[in-house]
Amino acid sequence: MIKITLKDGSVREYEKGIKVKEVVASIGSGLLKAALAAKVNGKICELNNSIHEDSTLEVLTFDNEEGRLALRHTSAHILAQAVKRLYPNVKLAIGPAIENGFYYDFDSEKAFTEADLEIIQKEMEKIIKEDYKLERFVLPREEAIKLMEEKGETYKVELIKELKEDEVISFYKQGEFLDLCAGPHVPSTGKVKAFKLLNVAGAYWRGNEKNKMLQRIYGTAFMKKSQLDEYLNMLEEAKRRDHRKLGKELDLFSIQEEGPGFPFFHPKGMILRNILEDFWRKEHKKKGYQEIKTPIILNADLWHRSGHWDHYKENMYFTKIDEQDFAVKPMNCPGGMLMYKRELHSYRDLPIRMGELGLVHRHELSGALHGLMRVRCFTQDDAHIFMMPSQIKDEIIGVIEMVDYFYNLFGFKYHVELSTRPEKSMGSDEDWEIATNALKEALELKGINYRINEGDGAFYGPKIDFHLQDCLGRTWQCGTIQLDFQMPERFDLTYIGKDGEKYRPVMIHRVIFGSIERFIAILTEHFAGAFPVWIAPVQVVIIPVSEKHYEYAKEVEQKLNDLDIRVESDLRSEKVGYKIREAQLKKVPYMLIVGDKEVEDSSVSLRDRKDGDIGTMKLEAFIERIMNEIENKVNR
RNA sequence: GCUACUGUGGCUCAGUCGGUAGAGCAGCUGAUUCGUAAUCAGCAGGUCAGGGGUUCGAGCCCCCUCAGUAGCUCCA
Repeated sequence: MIKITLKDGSVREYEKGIKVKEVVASIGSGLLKAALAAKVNGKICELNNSIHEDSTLEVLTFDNEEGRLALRHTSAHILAQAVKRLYPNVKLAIGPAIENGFYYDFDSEKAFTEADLEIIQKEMEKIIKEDYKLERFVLPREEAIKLMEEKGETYKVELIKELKEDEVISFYKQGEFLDLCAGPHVPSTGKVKAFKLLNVAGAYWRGNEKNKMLQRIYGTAFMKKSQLDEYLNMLEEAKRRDHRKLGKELDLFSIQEEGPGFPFFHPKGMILRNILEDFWRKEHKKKGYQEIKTPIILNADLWHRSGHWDHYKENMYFTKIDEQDFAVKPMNCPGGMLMYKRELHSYRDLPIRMGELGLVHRHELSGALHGLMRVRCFTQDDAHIFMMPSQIKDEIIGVIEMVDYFYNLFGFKYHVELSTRPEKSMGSDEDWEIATNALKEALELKGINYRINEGDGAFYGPKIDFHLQDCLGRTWQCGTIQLDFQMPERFDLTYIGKDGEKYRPVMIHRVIFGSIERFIAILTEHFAGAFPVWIAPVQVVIIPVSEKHYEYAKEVEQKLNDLDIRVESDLRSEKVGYKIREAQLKKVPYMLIVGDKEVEDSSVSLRDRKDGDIGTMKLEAFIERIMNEIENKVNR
C-alpha cells in the first residue's frame, strides 16, 4: 500500500501502482469529470500514469493553467489528426498550446481557407466523438527517427535530431494518428467538449524568416460550450475597443493611403496629444528635466559616428541635400549628444536630464504596421540623462518610479522585461555586463518582477522595457530605460571632475509613454474611448431643449469655456433624445440639458455618460464637480 | 518583407449566373421647437482602390500594382 497526500492535507491509502485517475475517481466523480491532468510530487503527469510510492497529488482541472494547457495541447493533436485525414500529404511541424488556445503548423501545398476550417472543424468533432485514448510510448532515438522518416514527417525528424542525448523521445497515439510529443495530454479525445478553429496565418518554420513559411491554424478549446461562447463574446467585445475603430468613430486620427504608417491627427486627437504632452512637460520639470528640440534631418557623418549607419540602416530613410548624404532621424540620441557637447560640463552639473519630444521616422515592414500601435513616424517622449557612474542606480530608479507613476495614473497594468545584448551590437562584453547588472540591480532594489528577454537590447546597450496590453491582450512595449556606455565614448563626451581631469559620463536613454502615438492607442483601448474627464477631447455638451433656451446654453458654454473646460453646445433643431444619443456615442463625459426650469434658476440638468440622468443642480455645483475631477485626474 | 484574406458614396454594408450600382446612417434643404440613446419629407452624393487583360458586355473572371486585416518576422 502507498500513502497519497491530497492538496487539502488529507492522506489516503491505495494499492501500489494505482492509476492517477482511479485515485481521482475515489475522491469524487465530479472531480474525475473535471480532471485533465495531475501533479504527482509536484511533477505534471497524466491521469493514465501509475503511482508506485508515497506521493502528494494535485488534480489539475481547467482552472489550473497546466490543466488548460493539457486540454488545448490535445486539441492541437486532434486538429493535426483531422488535417491528416483530410489532406494526407500535409506535413506536420509543431502544435503547442498557447495562452488562449492552441495552434498547429502545417506544411501544405494547399492553402487553407476559412471554408476549409469548417470542414476541418467537422472532422475534429468526429474525432472527439470517436473518443480515442491518447496512448504514450517511448522510442529510442534511431527508431524514432526511422518511424518519422517512414511517415515522411521531415520536420519531426529534424526536431528529434536536435533533442539532447539524454532526452526521452515520446510519442502519443490516438486512433490512427501518431505524433512526436512530450505531453502531457488529457486521457482521451472525448475530453475536448467545446472548441473552435479561429483563423489561419502564415508562420515561418522555427520562427526564422529564412525558413519556409508554413500554414498555422489557430483555435481555442474549453471545458464547456458556455465558456467558449463567453470567450468568443469577449473577442467581439474587444473589437469594439479597437483604437483603429474608435479613432475613426471619435474622429481622433486617420491613416490615409497616401501615407502608410504616417498618421494624421485630427483636431480631437490633437487635444489628447497636447494634454498628454502638457502633463509630460509639467511632470518632467518637477523631476529636474530640461527640454530641447533637435532637427529631424542630420548629415550622414553623424549617423556613422553614432553607429546607426552600421546597425540601424535598414530602418532609416535617407535623402540628399546639395549632393551630401543626410538621414531622417530614427532616434533622438545623436542630436542629444551634440547638445551635450556644445559646452564644457562640470561634475557639479551632473546628472543632466535632457528631454525631447522628438519625431522619429523608422522604416517598418509594411506587414508590421498596425494603427497607431506601430507606425513609421512617431513622437518619442525621449530624454537622455548624462551622469557619473556613481549616479547610475539613483537615476534608473528615478525613471522606474516615473514610469510607475504615469501608468498608475491611467490605471494601466504593465509587465517589465530586461533585454540583453543583441547579436548586432557594439561595445565590450565588460561594459555590457556592467550595464546589464546595473539595470538588474535597480529592478531588484525596487522589488519589480521581470522577465529576461535575451538578445533584445538596443545595439548600444541593454534595456528595461515596460509593456502594456491592448484590447486583445497583445502586449506592446511602451516605456524603456536603456543604459549606454557606447555613445558617450563614440562622441567623446566628457565632464570635468573634482581634480580638474576629464572623465567620461555614462548615459541613459529613456521614454515613459514610449511613443505618444502608441500610448494614445493603448489609452483609447483601455478606456474603450470613454476617456477620463481630464483628457476627454470634449468634456461637456450642452443640450438646450428648444430654441428658446439657446441663449442660456451659450451663456453656460461661455462660463465653462472661461474656465478652460472643453465644451460644445448642440444647437441643432433636433430632439433632446437625439442629441443625447449622439453625445453618448461620442462618449462625452457630461451632458447638460437646459430647458425652462434650468433657465429659471441658473441650473443645469446633468447627465453622466455612465450613470445617466443625475438630476438638476446649480451650475456652480456642476462646475465644482467637474473642476475637481479634472484637477485630480479622476479615472472613471 | 512573407503567407492567407479583404478593398463598392464621408461611415457601415447589400449587389444573384458577367447584362451597365443600391440601402441605412452622416451631409444639404425645408418643415418641426420637442425634457434624458434616433421627428418627418425632399435633395445631393460613386472612374466599384489603381492599371492592364478576357468578353458583344466586367463591381463580379484573369494578371500586375497599391492599401488594409490576421499571423510570422521585426520593433516605441
